[in-house]
Amino acid sequence: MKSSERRMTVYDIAKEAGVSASTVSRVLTGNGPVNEQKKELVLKILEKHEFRPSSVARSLKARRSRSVGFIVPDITNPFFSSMFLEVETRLAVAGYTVILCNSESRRERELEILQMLMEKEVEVIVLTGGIVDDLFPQPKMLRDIEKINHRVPIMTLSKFPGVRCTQAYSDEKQGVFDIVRHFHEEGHRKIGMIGGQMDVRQAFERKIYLLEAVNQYGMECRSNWLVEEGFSMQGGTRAMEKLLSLPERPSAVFAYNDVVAVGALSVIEKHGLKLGRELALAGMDGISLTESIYPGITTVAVDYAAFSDYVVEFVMNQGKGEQYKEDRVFPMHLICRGTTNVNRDAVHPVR
Amino acid sequence: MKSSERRMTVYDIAKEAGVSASTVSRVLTGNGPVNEQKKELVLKILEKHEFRPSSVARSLKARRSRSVGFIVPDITNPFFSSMFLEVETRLAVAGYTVILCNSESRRERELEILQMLMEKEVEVIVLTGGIVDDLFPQPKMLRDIEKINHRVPIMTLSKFPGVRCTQAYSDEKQGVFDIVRHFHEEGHRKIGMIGGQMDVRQAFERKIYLLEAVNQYGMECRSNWLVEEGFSMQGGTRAMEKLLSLPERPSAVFAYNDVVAVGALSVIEKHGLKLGRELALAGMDGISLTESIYPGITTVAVDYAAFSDYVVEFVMNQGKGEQYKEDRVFPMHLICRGTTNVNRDAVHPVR
DNA sequence: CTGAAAGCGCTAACAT
DNA sequence: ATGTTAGCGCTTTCAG
Repeated sequence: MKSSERRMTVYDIAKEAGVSASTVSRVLTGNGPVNEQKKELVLKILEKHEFRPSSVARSLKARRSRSVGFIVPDITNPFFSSMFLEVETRLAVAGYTVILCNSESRRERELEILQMLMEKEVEVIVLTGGIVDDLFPQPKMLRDIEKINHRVPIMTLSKFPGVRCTQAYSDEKQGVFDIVRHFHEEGHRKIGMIGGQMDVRQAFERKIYLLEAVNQYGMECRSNWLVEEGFSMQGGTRAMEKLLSLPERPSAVFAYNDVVAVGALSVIEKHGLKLGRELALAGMDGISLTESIYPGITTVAVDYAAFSDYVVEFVMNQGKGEQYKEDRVFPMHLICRGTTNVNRDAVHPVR
Repeated sequence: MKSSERRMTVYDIAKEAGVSASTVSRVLTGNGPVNEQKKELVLKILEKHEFRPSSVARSLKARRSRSVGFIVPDITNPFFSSMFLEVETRLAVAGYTVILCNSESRRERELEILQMLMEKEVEVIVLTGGIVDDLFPQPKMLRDIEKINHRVPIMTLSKFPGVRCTQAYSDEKQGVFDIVRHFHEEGHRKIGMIGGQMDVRQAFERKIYLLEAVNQYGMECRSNWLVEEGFSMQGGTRAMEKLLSLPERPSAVFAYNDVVAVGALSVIEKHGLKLGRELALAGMDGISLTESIYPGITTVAVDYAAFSDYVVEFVMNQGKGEQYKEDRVFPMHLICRGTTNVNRDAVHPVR
């Protein structure tokens, strides 16, 4: 059983229909007039052979590939997979195809991938993680990226200071303030934070915002209530263990992100603390895990739909050869669930 | 600021170096001899312009795209993202690029995507979910897929009876038996199962295997201890709620997959049941969530590495124009964690 | 060792 | 309305 028969070409079809290749092309694309009779005939033959024009050839001719590149550190991370799902789904509708690459946040990998995507002539590159979130990036790397951006438009899904490319991101300050306010309203006055790593911009910023908010609401946050331990679930677990081992501890904890919050939740459950009253917990991002785990995790959610609409808009505009789009900041949405409420079941109807 | 300068071609380089395009091509590919002097020169100019040959043009010429298509129902599902991560990482090393498409398991979408990927001339299509797992697939659809497989080799990551294409899957029977044996060894005699949906082959089969195993070990399983409710975490939650509301219930529960198990775990925690003794729980797939959540979830894991090695092997062989590869069955690996052990902390050191 | 020329599959002027 | 031709950017015979 052989793997693949020789690919048919428009010429094969043309010959069989007794017309020229251009005519076939015309019925294929719908550009230019074709006699009804011939059109029917060609269509029939096309159908018969289930002919599909090579989009490689088309891309070469048209000099647009109708594909975009998407770089994530690790697609296994729910934040990125959610983002990708939304973006890919929308782009597919628009006739685009998405090449997904995992960079592991390694700088050389990111650069290699960027090159590879350039070679593939993707029309847009969506870049997340790694260098983008680096608090102290190498200037050389930044310049490299700008150079690449000059050839194929790059869009980042977080703030990327120092680089002239289109950036879409959430209003994280607002998000953090929403959470802290919520903590305050629930009667908490001692706030801690877990997760993150200080050479990552978002982690740094979220911590700053937390401190600002805590200060503004006249709450307390001791320096040993800020426990980093990274971005993973395990990191959340470790951080929460440390926090709970303290002689005096906060009554509300902001987790760097939802993944960390899930890890932390385990520990709280394990220690048998009463969620919401004895210890409140909130995350950030709005991954679906937060609502499907018991008890729901309070979080401030990214507007995935808005983000991906913007990506699509960007891609489409690119096609039309337009200018760079403006950076865009999207509001975040507070979602209160079991981890910050006294009455767990009231807010998390299991069913 | 304009978006993109005109793409350079080998001709531009050639002109600047005072050589022919073929020479440039030769230094680019390393095929054919080139005078050292000229080579140096060309290289320098290539470097200067940071020239990258168009892989679209290359693909057209070479009639191979060095890209593969990967279809999943939903990349947000940890099983698929884990699979994708492994596969993509390995293929990238081999110089391949992966187009990822979410099908939502919708049949028309799947077909559209398949067509699209054919047009893109991907060298291999990895197909998961949807039609592949359909217990009662439409014969027409099967034939369509076979036809496509005739043009571009398709590889499925689960059993796909009735279709002649390369298939890689886990030995799920062995997996289920491992779990049931483990339950038995832990002293359980009443077994239930949650999750799944009977028109999905894997769900059907796992249930059958469970019943066989339960029978073989002389255990008990009542029909109302088999609660479906789908594949999601919420489904797991619902199913476990139902199970717990029964007057008499099993002491050990096999969840269709890890995601369902996570959902079920919430409910057990909520009801304050003692995991492992009062109620044991095990899942299937081996997604990383099972080890990062507290207490670790016992599961029987897919060998992601072996799967992806095989995919890579398949892709590479395809390139060499070889025959179809044989179907391959991979063993699953039982991993015992907190949800089936009396002493939770012993098996799940929180560190 | 190197260049000219052809061609991958398609589409878009340009002629007719 | 239709066919001829050229060319997208690259590689690869084939001569030289």
